[in-house]
Amino acid sequence: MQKFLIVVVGPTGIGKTKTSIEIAKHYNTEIISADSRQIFKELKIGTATPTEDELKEARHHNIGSQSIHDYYSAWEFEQDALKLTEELFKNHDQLVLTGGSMMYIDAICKGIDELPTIDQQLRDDLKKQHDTEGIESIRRLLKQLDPVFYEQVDLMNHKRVIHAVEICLMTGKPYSSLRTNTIKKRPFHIIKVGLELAREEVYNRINLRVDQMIEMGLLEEARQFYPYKELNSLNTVGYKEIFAHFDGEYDLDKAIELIKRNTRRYAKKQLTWFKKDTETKWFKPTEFINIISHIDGLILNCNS
RNA sequence: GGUACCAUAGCUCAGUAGGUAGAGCAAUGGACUGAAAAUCCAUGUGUCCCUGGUUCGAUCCCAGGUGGUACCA
Repeated sequence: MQKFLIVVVGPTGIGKTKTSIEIAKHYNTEIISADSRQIFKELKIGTATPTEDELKEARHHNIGSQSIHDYYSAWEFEQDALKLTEELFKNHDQLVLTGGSMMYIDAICKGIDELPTIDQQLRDDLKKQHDTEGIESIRRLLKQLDPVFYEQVDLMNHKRVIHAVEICLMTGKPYSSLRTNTIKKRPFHIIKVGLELAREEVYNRINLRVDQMIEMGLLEEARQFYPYKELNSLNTVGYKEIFAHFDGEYDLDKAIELIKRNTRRYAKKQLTWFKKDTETKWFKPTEFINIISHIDGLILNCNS
């Protein structure tokens, strides 16, 4: 029997949770979340984690499975999620993968290259060098260590430049020589479904949802984690703006406005990324019947 | 009802000694291989309220209208 991973993508707030639960129920299967923030058990309100009721409707994986204090990245996600599919495909022919984290989706569908995890000391050292001596000194290092990648990289993007240097120093090889540019073969078919609405409608839903988060107690939730605001897991829309508000940078209204704006920008960025993938078939979140018939059509096609 | 001031980008406003205009914010387009809700790049979108007049030419000057604000009744 052929196996199918049904991937549900779309901008934040469009209703991926609801739709993926419906799909999971229809195929009597389970859901793997590809969300780089819902994966942290502490972050609930600000990440719009599925509710208790929703979690009961269909079994979810990778939600709340990590702590904000853990190191976690797309690489860990690829490993974890692949293991999960292996396990779950024993009892299911279809699985649902859903989430808004673009790179996490790609990590499963296409795979990312095997590279060492960066030593924390090295990371700290390079960051310090960047902060004190400037990006130019890191660029010079990269030019020396990996002239090929130096030509390709966005030199304005310090994270990319630093990371490339990190890899070179960790492996003793040029980063570019480790980039295989290949798509990993997976033991299952991938069906991609995108959810979309008119831009204005997406934005309205986001604005509304942010107000709801505030009502639900986002401030109190954020206050709990304020001491850890430097953690990468908390460099997250909805929290960082409130931390800045706690720091006295601006009032609460301004913070809420910024959360809305930054969430809108995030949604726009997701659309840019997801729209590039021509394999994705797009639907409105309400077109459940069409979504199922599209998926069924592809499954039938593969099985015959 | 009268007087004064205002009307320019989605918003707040600047400006043109008359030659069809520009800032901030918002917005839009894009990049992306272990921080990805991260990080980075690019872009001005316009009946200059309406109708006449003066002028080679009006968003700008003049008249009237409309709408807004303030003050006086």
